[in-house]
Amino acid sequence: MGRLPAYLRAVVDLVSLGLPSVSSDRLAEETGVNPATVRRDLASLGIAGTRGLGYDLRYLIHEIGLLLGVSEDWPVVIVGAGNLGRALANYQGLAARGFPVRALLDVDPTLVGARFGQVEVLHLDEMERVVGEAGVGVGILATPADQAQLVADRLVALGVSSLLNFTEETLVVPSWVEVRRVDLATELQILSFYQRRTTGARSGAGLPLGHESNP
Amino acid sequence: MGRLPAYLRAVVDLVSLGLPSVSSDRLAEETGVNPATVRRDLASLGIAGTRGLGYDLRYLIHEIGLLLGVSEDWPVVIVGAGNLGRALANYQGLAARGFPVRALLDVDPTLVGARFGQVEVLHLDEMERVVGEAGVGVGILATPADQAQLVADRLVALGVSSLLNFTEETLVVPSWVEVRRVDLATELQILSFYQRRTTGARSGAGLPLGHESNP
DNA sequence: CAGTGTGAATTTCTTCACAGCG
DNA sequence: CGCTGTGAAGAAATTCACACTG
Repeated sequence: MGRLPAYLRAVVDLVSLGLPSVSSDRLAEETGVNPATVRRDLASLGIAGTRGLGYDLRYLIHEIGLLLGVSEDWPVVIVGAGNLGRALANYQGLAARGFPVRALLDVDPTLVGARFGQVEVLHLDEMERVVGEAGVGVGILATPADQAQLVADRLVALGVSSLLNFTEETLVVPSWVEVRRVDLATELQILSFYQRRTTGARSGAGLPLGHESNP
Repeated sequence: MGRLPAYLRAVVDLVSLGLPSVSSDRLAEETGVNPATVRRDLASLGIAGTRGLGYDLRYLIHEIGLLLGVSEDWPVVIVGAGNLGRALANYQGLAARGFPVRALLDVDPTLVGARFGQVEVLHLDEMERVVGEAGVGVGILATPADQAQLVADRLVALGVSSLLNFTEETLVVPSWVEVRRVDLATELQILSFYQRRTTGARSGAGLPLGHESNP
């Protein structure tokens, strides 16, 4: 569920403020969600609060962290050591949040052997070995679009069950594989579409625009 | 609406296949959406099809493109010329999709003056000038987290009304400003959460997991 | 007759509002 | 008495199913 990471972030912030617990109201305010929604979310996750007090922050972190798999490591490989791949490899937040980068892979011989962040660039041919040895379950695709499907197929064949796709390619994968696409241009399009709505786009009433924040 | 970019992508693909028109069924299949939803979306956008035939692809592209503002340019600035900022500046898909990068800004004197892609790194102090001159309406934040709010404030003061936030900071902005956050770790958390669901997480029935594809 | 457009049914999500607990 | 937990109401989104049309 998309709100969980937001809850976790907020809760981590709050605990670092020295607070021992948090009310649904506060957590709601912190995340921009309705308080009732917060309570229902937590309740339905099996997380109980204390009436009159709120939710214990350490317990919240523990539980949500558990749900999000933060407690264990999910080793990842990044395929494609172009600018994007290198940026991702350098991103410290990854390992910090439980996603250690086990390899940065590319086919370009001028890149193989170079280091970015903590990671050395390996040749793509090493993928099979690295994925197997490191127990990688997540693949990050930062290749040229026309290579993405190919790489995805190889990763899937190795049992990698989560793919984060930074390319423009739409991936075809078995149903047990989770794919999320991160596309800068799509994000920007959505932004500009929202923006445009404030001006005179013929609306038509019925398309769920998924906008509007707190009324 | 979040499905529009998907429609646009699919439609562009289909037209490049030489097809003249597309049925809601096909478009649905292509985007993983329900056919009725496709029809309702398009109808509510004022896009009409032809009974027995489908939707004219060129017309679809034109209309959806219009809605997404593809026809006009939305100049952007990228703040932060670290690895991520440089990767984004290098990303050709941006300009190609109507988001020309007008500036890459940083405070680091060793970076100012360097070129990445088509863009030269300017000092952050030039922001006011560039944004004004280029009519920038979108800011991309690729700064260290602790700088993000500061930069966001300055951008907002300049009238920038869309922000794409790659930092871990939660931005506080006036209501007329649209913010979207892109956070790698969050994406990965969501992925791993989905993955985990297949194993034995106590579910509790009620948390909208937003998963399940075509039934 | 293939395929749209849309009422109506259904499902899903959110929010209200309040009983009841610590 | 502050705040949870949740039934019930409401809103929104999705999907069905079918009349209708090019």
